[in-house]
Amino acid sequence: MPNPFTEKVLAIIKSIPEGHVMTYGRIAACAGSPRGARQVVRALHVYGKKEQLPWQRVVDRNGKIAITSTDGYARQKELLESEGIKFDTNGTIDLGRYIWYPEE
DNA sequence: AACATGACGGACA
DNA sequence: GTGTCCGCCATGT
Repeated sequence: MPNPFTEKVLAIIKSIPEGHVMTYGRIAACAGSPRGARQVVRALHVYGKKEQLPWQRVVDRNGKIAITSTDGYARQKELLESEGIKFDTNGTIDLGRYIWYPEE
């Protein structure tokens, strides 16, 4: 692990229960860097594939899938739906219902 | 060393 | 609620 921040980010993501999600910003804040959302993004780019991370449970602050590539988007949506998460007609998740707070 | 980039987020019109 | 602009910050060129 290049730094403690990344290590914590990965640990937090791994702790997200099935059927729940977290936003980039909240993960960054919980990892000790309130403005480090982009580093969370980078962590997923680097470790998402190799590590066994539930990267699909990480969405942006609007409850929308953040990935830009069409194939990646479809893959993430499919994984989340298989966990019981519903998307509205706009492809958005109801954060108030699925957001997870690592305090529990 | 300087500049561009990104699976973001917040402020503002 | 939507669109635009700007700040963040590690990485890549």
